Amino acid sequence: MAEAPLTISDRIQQKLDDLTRAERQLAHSILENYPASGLGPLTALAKDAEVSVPTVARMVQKLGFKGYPEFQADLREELRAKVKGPIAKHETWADGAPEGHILNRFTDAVIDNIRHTLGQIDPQAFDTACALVGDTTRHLYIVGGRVTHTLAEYLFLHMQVIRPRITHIQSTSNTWPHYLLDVTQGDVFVIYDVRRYENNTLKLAEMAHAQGAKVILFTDQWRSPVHQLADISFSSRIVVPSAWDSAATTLLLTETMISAVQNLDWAKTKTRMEGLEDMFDQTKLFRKFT
Amino acid sequence: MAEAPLTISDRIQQKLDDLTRAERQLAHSILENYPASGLGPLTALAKDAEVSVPTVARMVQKLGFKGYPEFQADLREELRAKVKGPIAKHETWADGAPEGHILNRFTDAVIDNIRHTLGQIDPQAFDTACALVGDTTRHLYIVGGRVTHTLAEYLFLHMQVIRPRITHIQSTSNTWPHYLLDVTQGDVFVIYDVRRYENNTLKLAEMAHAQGAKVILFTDQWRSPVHQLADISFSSRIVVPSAWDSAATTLLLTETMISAVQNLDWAKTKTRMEGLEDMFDQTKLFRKFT
DNA sequence: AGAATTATGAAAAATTTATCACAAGCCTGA
DNA sequence: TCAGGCTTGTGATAAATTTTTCATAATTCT
Repeated sequence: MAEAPLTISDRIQQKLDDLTRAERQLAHSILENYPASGLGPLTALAKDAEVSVPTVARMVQKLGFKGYPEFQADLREELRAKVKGPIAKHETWADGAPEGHILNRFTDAVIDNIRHTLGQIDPQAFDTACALVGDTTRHLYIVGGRVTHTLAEYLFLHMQVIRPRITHIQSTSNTWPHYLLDVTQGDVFVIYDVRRYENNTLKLAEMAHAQGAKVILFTDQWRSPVHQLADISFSSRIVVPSAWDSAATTLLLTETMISAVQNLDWAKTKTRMEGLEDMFDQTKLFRKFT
Repeated sequence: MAEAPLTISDRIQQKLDDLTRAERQLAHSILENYPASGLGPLTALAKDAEVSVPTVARMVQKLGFKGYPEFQADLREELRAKVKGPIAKHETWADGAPEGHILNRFTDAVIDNIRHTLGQIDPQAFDTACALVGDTTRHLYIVGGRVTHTLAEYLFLHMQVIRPRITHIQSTSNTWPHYLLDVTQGDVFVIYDVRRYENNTLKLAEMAHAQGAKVILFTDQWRSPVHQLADISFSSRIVVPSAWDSAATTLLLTETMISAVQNLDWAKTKTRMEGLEDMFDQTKLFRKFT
């Protein structure tokens, strides 16, 4: 039994008949551009609606609020809930699980992370990054740290099918300086660095940058120090009800990038994929199609 | 050339680097539920962000406003303009990206996958699986294939902190039969197997099963053949607008499992985590916390 | 039409809220 | 380790906003 949310807008319209002339005038002014007008100072609202100041105070009390500040607080709360969107609205995800079950709590958090992250992404920067990553005239280096190397490898595995000239570097290994020997101006580094930012990764990024490489960074909302020298960075929200952070959003961005890059030159990608299929067939690694 | 309206959110992110620690903390708090938080009184915002009142005043000045009221006025104006605009915009994830931009299409698909997947999960089976995975009397084997070994390793990395007696097996390697020598009745296998189901993985699962091991399977909606002998399986929807499948939902389930298992014996997990922290401190692998 | 009732707005009082000046705290680099 | 600069919070002060009071205007009812 979901109780009606009953927005303030609803409440105003419901009470509209019980209001006096000046109050109705005010009510319409509030609804005119809702909810922005109601969030300003009482004085401004009164002037805007061409009614007196006490009229406003009286009306919000008629609506059941203790005073104007409380009215505003409710309005803000409503806005907050609205921005979260219908998707994130505390519906339970796993049917039959108690409301507080970790499945529901965790999923809530991840969806929220996705929403925040995507809201802050600059699509143009994303497109630029994809163009860089898809540019086969540049060598592509993919770098991950202790935990993030799993993401880096995921990107690497797919990029391998899309384009040649890729190297996967684990910054935790001691061997990475060797790779930097061959870096030339214009090469591209995709670097993953999230909380517990790693000194190795920063050093690597600095050296790559010094050699004129482009740096694309996937980090978290607090931003790895690498971002200061990165040409493009994407920061994901990673907070979840757990002792660790979530990589789900970062993976989402990574997969989106894979999808975008594969489409830059789809003909070529397709050819390479078919070649790979043939080789797989020969190795009998996979089961025949189901 | 339609010049960017440059929202306050944008301005904050642009200036993020010029801000101090407390100011950044505040900035994140504002962005957290934007724009609602910024429309309340300065005092409330300060308390919410856990910074002092003047910090707020200073930051809005850094952003180029004369004072907090002017900042609020701009916010309200922005809200007013946004509400006037097309309502349907709420369905787009990345603001400012065309409706059909890959960022929006891909995210749509992933959210949809999550919803479907969670809707079909049996919470009890999930809890049972977590109990098995957290049971240290059983040896835990984590198995991944060509692509999924990245997920397997992600689980492995975290489980390593939570409990002892774990082995990570890559089914694509030739060495896995060796591991099976030591498998005993009641040991647990977490197996990842998604489309392009791998023969190696199936063989491995069969042998493990034959030796009396419990099998927990992460697969996709079409289900790997392993599921016939699995004790518990979870199938994720993995379809996205791409030539490849998405691992995001599977990762979500994996992370949820990590979170659930760590809580089964939180005291022990915490001790192990602290031990790990100490060792990290000694290796100077990570930067000091900011 | 006139009295009673209710609505309205000007202005003052009370409260909250924002700004300012200053000192304590905290890094950084010598 | 200490000095210097920068950051941060505390308390005082000023500004603003909200609430209350009260006189007047509008409306309603008999």
